[in-house]
Amino acid sequence: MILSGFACTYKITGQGKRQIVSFTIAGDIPDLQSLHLKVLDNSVATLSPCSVGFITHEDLRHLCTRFPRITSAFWRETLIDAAIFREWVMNVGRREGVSRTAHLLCELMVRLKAVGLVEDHACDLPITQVEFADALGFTPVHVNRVFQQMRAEGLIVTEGTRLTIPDWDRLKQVGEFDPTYLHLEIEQAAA
Amino acid sequence: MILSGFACTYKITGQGKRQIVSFTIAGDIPDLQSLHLKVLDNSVATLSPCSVGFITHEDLRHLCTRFPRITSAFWRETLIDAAIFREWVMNVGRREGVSRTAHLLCELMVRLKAVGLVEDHACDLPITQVEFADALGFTPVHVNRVFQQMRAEGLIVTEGTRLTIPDWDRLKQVGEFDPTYLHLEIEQAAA
DNA sequence: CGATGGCTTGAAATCTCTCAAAGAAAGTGG
DNA sequence: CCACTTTCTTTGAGAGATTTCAAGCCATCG
Repeated sequence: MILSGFACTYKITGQGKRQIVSFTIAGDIPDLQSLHLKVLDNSVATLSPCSVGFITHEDLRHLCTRFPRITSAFWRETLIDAAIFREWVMNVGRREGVSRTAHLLCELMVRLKAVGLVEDHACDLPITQVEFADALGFTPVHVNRVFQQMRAEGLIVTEGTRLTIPDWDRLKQVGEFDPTYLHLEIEQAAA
Repeated sequence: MILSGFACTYKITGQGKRQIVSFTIAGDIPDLQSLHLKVLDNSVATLSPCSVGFITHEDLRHLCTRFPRITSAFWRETLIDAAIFREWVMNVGRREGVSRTAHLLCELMVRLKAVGLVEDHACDLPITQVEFADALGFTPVHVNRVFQQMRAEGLIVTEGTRLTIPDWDRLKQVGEFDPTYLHLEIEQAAA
């Protein structure tokens, strides 16, 4: 479990290209699936210094058998991960440049907000353009150009790793972002 | 649960573009996630005449509480779905034309083989080029051209809805296909 | 037999990539 | 605190992949 910091899970194609398939932030358990899937089909990497906690499968199984509602809670977590993957398939498959990027930024903002890491429409996002490229299915060069365009259009403001969203509604609209798929208990009105 | 026939789950972007996020075949439960996720975040459609079975959430919950191993089995199913989504993100994000298409065809062949729907490296695939396009993140026109190229290269043979793979190893290689992510119990050597 | 859905074609427009290099920024060691 | 290295960002121009638009073909079906 990630206690603080940013990590990601990724896969590598036969040609050595990397695809980040999820970003994991505080509170996430990036490898919960290993409880029931014996063979690893993706890798985990940190994107910033992280503090992490480890829970043995044994302990998890114990918890689950003694408290069935815990099972449901964990299961639900993995189902939400799957819902996010589905959304990523759509994002990568059907949106281009600015829209695709805006969508990802919206998702990150909402998830970060849910764990208290957003203040004044801004957050610390220690993700490089190369990493965004690997998550969005672009080249780093293209991400750079997309970011420039988004800055020019006033969609984002960046200072180092700090990201500020001047107009949340507009970013949401550009990214066609609907947070339903995140299945948050408390509805996130705005970041 | 799909008993026979082909279905898919999909999402629609704000601009009305469709992205198929999974194909479901005999034995699949396309909406198992609804057991723990109250809000629907994708749609299901049939691609061919299907016979389907319905299981109420109540019955499922009953089964799960009485037989914890059933819980694990269902949970595992949803985790495999998630693993497939991850692979799709990579496929759509990092592979192009022929390779992306080959990968999808490999996945379908292996999954169909697992339920006995492949004979002599061939299967019935009632999926139109428009639907392939929506699954691969291409336009129908491009899928058509990719198919033509694959036919010309002897990677696939099509007669109506029947798909034959003349050289499985080559298709696998072109699609960089490694079935690990499908987490099949019995390893599928070849389709 | 006309209608419909699916497949195929061509040419031009777009988006995104590649390659190659230079400019910032950040971390390291003295 | 400065030089030095490394990592990250930015630029330009040409190439490549994919889309768009628009039309024609083919099979199937009522």
